[in-house]
Amino acid sequence: MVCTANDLSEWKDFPKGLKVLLLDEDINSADEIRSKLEAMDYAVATFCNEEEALSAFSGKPESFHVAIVEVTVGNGNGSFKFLESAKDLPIVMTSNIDCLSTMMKCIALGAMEFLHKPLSEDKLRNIWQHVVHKAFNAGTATIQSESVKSVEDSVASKLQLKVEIEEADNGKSDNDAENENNVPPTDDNNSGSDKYPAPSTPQLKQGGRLLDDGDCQDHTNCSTEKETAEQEGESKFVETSFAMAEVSIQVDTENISDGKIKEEDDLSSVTRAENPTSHAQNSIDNEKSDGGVGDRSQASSLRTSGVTKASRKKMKVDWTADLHKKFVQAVEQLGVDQAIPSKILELMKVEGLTRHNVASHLQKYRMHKRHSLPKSDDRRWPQQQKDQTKRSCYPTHKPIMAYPPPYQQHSNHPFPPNSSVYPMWGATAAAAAANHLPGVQMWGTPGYSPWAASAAESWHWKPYPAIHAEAWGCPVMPQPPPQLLYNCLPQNQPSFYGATSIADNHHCSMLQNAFDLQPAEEVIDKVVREAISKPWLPLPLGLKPPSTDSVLAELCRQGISAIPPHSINNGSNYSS
DNA sequence: CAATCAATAT
DNA sequence: CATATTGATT
Repeated sequence: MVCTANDLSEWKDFPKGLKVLLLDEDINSADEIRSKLEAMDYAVATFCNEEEALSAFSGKPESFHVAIVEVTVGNGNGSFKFLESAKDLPIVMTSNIDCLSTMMKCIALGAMEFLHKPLSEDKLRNIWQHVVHKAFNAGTATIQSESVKSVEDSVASKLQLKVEIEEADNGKSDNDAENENNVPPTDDNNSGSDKYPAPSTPQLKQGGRLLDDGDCQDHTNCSTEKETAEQEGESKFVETSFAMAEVSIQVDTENISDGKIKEEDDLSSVTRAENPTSHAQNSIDNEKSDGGVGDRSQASSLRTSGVTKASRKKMKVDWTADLHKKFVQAVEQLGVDQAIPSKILELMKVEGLTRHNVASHLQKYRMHKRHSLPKSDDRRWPQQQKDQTKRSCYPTHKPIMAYPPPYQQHSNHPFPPNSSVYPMWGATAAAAAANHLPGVQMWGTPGYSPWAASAAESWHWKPYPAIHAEAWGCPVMPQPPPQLLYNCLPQNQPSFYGATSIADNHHCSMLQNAFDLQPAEEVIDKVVREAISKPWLPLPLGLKPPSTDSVLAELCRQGISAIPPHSINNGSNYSS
């Protein structure tokens, strides 16, 4: 109990000042080690015999955060005595001898790791990790709530960089063994991996879904390829910097624990099975209750987990519903035509996500979009909307959370605050977020259907299992006239495609001549975009209620181009 | 350097 | 086949 999670959280420049108890009978060795430790700002208390060390520790346990104890053939028992006596202290064993059984014994007795002499700076630098682990494993038992989690996050984030650094070069020296894999199973990461919280349960959030690969994928500050970051670097651990959720340490040969590990490359499952701390997946953080803007988004779920592969591959970004939601929000906020990867990335505020990831996703997003609205236009994503009324009035300054305060209070939202509507390509979620308003439904104003496009673009997203189909439907849809509505947009259309086909093949088939609609649609579209990008403004033009026009426009987007004049009015729904 | 588009990999 | 990453272009 030398150090608690909270202590760590308040430890400014964490590793610095770490109090190290050094027990080494070899004066020279002790000296050498001590000077190295001190060079990295650790506070070292050196002892040459275990008795002293023990009494010092028992006398003032709080004076030490971690111990480095030498074990030699001769003093073996003595060292073990210390090891056994100072259970509370994370202990690193070190020795000249290279005896597997001795190593194992140490580990078995609770040593955090076993390092061979000589102890390089790199090896020594790592010892703080044990303190962290110990701290978390001890204290979290009861709490485990977010408080701890956040602490963990913050600490981990601070450390991340360093870890990366050391990881980068730890391949060189002999065996670093598993630096920290032997963490007791106590760590209960609420099985975050598969657990996704119901949208309504804010606090659970995603637990931690860690992306499989475990390393940081965003190498903005990793030293992987360039050792530039070499410097202690704790100076830079701003939010943006603590990229991934997961500190990885690990040498290629990590069989020590039990042969089973051998994950060839990234079988997350393996990892999970074997290692207690595992969290096979790494997720880019997801903020659950993000009311939209101004959140303290971050809180990535991270956890220093042991296992990771040395392979520096880039992790695969898993565009979860949440992520996508953020993405869409960002896009919408920026305004479709101004949504570029870098900006989106910023808005999303998701650490670990790279611009490329976003770009890629954007590409897909656009693709889908145009796929779904082949007809009416391509001006949706104009490269450079040359003239066309660009909504240039405002923006330049980052739209980010630019929601002027009082911009509406449609107090009456049909939907409960948490009506979880899951992300889809449409603006839906975005709108909700953009609105800050609780529900998903924005603009209660009947008739305004900003999301004309939304339905059309809904794209099936792999929803979390917990999400039911309805969620994918068109809850977001404005309330179009009943008749038409259910002609073409059944309450539960699971996906856009589905809807389309239905529409195409049946009911709506009768619709024809959409020509005259084109213009209307365009206008609508434009307005919608404006509204989206500047939610705080009064709704642009009085988009008339979802008059047939808008509905038709919507239909058009969905590929239903033909709409017989009559059918519009008459309620005769079904087939022919 | 960043955005897009095209190709390739999973 | 869909989605994500890598690579090539501009």
